[in-house]
Amino acid sequence: MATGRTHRPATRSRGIPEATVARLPLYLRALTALSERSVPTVSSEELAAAAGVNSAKLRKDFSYLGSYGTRGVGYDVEYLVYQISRELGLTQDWPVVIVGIGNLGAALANYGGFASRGFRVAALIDADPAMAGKPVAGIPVQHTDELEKIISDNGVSIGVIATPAGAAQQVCERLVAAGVTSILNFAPTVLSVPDGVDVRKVDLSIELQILAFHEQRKAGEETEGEAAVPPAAPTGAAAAADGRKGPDGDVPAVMPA
Amino acid sequence: MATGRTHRPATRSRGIPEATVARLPLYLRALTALSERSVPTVSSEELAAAAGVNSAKLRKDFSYLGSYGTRGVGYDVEYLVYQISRELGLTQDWPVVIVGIGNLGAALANYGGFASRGFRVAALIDADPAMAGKPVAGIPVQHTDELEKIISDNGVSIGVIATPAGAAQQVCERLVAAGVTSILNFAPTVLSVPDGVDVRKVDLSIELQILAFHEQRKAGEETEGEAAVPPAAPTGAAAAADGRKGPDGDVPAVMPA
DNA sequence: CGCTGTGAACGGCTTCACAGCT
DNA sequence: AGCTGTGAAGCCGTTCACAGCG
Repeated sequence: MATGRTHRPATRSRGIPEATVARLPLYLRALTALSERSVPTVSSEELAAAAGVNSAKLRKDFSYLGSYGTRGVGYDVEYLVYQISRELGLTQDWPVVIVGIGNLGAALANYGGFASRGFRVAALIDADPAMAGKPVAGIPVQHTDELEKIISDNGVSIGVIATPAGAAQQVCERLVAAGVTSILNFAPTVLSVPDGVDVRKVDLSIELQILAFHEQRKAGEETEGEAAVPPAAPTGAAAAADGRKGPDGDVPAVMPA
Repeated sequence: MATGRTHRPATRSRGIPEATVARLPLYLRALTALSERSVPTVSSEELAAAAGVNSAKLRKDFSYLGSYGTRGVGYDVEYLVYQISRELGLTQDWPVVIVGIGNLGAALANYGGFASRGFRVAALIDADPAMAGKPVAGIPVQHTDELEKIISDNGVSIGVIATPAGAAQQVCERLVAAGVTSILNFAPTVLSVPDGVDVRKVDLSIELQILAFHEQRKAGEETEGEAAVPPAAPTGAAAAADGRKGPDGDVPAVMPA
């Protein structure tokens, strides 16, 4: 079947839209900050500002969780923190393993944000025998051979892949076979997983490329002209005769300056 | 203005939908792999599989760029690599600075995926004087005091923030004031930026929380039919029935172990 | 009165299915 | 015949604007 994203279109979720789920952690963070300052209640307007969204969206998001606000007043901070935590499943402890302890894996192991939210790094795993036993972030690195045992002994259902691209799919398969059903993938590859397994990917270079796209447009906005550069001649058989379309004919050359 | 996300709903882009832009890097990667294997052409079906999307989506995405395929044949790999690279602005060199050289910043500096795609790490910046001069990934770390000079000397328009959350907003403001107009933020904070500045955020703990949400639902699914929650949001009347709204101890700890 | 909760309108993205070119 | 390119339909998420409750 397909690769990458494993949403769940079939299983009638429970009514909470994916887009809303993705914002709950944001609200939770803002609420936690308020909680630490002992603020008792917030209005949707204030909380929305703190979370960087607009208030209508926030109210609609919360409406999927239930009626947790008080009209004329706002939301009770502590109560909402609890409800969102519960909804996200953060009232329980999630053991995670990190596979691939290079620069990035080590950074992840050291990242404080995990531990603070119910995630516990149960093990660090690397294929390099020389790494075995070496402590990273206070946790000894274990060899890949132990992967299956570690997963099952610790009841791990969430795995983080921080290996090179070439190793990722194989690691993924071993994780899944051992019982992992959620994967956070930092390797720049598309992972194939069976149904029922969720994959989220974080790809640093993709993010930069998206920024570059917008950046380019900004730059072009003032100057713009940007001729259609002659492409590196298609080596393919079919395209031999140049007659390419590109910024001719039906293509809307450039934006309205 | 608002915070966080700085799309651009106003500026009549150039017709390429944001969702499409976000996938172009994915296609580019798949195409690059094909190119390295000297594959001359691909069909939308094959390429879509390699990129982990469906073929109709891919064809529609490409249609925004122009008519780059050949009916009955497919797409010329080399040609498409060039076109997408150009569209993304990767035919030029983008100097970036990384601010905050902790574990994560160092990992980013070492990350090969940047250099390979037209991004050049122009400088590493950290607030810790003890770091100054120390080479990370072969590049000497410079002190924050130099930030403005570095940005302007190198014509940097893209900045990466990998500082602790507390420092991020201030660093952001200095970057923007110095001329940076695109920011990739790894700090777990909502950044406020003026119009015209793009921010993308990568938040590790948010990704895990989203996975935890789905993971929790999976667990509840097998255990039983899960509490009979109304599929849609409860209306005012229904809310009264399950007596929520009590910040005091009577909160029902649903959650099948 | 103030602020939440939400139906309804809107806009963007995805999917379908087939016309049209090679 | 094969595969791209695209109108049209459907779906999902966002925004609006106001009813409803405290």
